[in-house]
Amino acid sequence: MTDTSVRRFQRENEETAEREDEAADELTCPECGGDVATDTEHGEVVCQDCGLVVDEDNIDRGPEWRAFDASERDEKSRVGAPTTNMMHDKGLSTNIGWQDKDAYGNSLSSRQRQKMQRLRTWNERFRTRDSKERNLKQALGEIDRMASALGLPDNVRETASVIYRRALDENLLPGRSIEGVSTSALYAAARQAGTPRSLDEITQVSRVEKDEIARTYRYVVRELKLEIQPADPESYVPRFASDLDLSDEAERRARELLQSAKEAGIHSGKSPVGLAAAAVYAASLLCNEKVTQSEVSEVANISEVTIRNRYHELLEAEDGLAA
DNA sequence: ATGGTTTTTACTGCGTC
DNA sequence: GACGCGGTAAAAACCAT
Repeated sequence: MTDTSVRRFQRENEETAEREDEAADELTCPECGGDVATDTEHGEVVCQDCGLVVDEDNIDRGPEWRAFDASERDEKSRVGAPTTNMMHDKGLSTNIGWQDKDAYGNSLSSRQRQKMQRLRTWNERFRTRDSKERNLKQALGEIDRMASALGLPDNVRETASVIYRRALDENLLPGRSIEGVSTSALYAAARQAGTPRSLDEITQVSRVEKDEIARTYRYVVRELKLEIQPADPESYVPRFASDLDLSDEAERRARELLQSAKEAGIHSGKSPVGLAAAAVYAASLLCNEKVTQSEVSEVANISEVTIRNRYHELLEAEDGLAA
C-alpha cells in the first residue's frame, strides 16, 4: 500500500515532466515553421501563421473553479492527499516509505536499514489492528442500534456481529461502507434466525439506501457463502397478527393456509411477505375477526392488490387439497 | 442490456352501511 | 356519499441471464 502509492506518485511526476518536454518541442509549426499558440478555450494548439491545428483535445489541468480571495481559495482547493473513508483514519496515519533513504536521499547504513524494516513492520501491525478494531466498534454499534429499532433479539445481533467480523477478516470492506455492510449483516442474520425483516423495514432504520443494502447483501452472501433460504412466510405471521390484534386461533389458521399453499406449490416465486399478509387476511375472515385489506397492507407494507391476488390463490389451494 | 415475472399504481364498478 | 372490495391495464421493480 505504502510502496505502491509512493511509486505511483513518482510515476505521475515523471509523466507530467515528459509532457512539459513535449510542449517545449512543439513551439514551432511542423508545416510552415511558424510560431504556435495555445487556445485554451478550445483546447487546441494552433499555428499562428498557417492556422494548422497542431494539437487538439488538450486537457485543461487548471482548477474548474474560481476564487476571489485567499480564504475562498483555501476553501475550494482540493489539493493534498485524498482522504478516504475506506480507512478508519481517512488515510491520515503514518506511513513509512519503502526506500531506504534518509530525508536527504542518502542511502542508509545496513544497520539503520534493519531498524527501519522493523519500524515498518510494527507500524503496519498497529495501524491495521487499530483500524480493524475501530471499524468493528463502529459497525457493532450500528448493528446494535438498528437491531433495537427493529426489535430484534440478541441472538440476531450476535449472528450479525459474526457475519460482520467474517466480512472484515475476508477483506470485503474496501469499496463498501461500514453502514452498508453492517446493515447487510443484520439483514442476513435476521433471515437466518427465522425472524426476518423485509428489506423495506431494514431500510427504514439504516443510514444507507435500499439499493446499496441489496447490492452489498448479495455480495456479502456470495463471498461468505452464507446459505440463506428464501424467507418463510410463516415467520411473518405472528408479527402481523399481533399488530392487528388477532386471536391465536386466527394466527394458527393463517399458518395452516400457508402450509397447504406450500403443499400445493403455489408459493414459489411470490414474495413471502405478500403471502403472509394474504394468509393473515384470509384467516381473519375465516375466524370472523375481520380486518380490512388496507389494514393488513398497512402493517405488512404490501399493496392491497397483492393481498387480493394471493388470498384467492390460498383459498383455492386449500379447497383443491381438501377435494 | 434484456426479457419474463411479480408487484404496484391508478382507476372503475358494485354493494353496503 | 364513504367505505370495503374485486378486477383490470399499464407502469415499475425485480431477477436471472
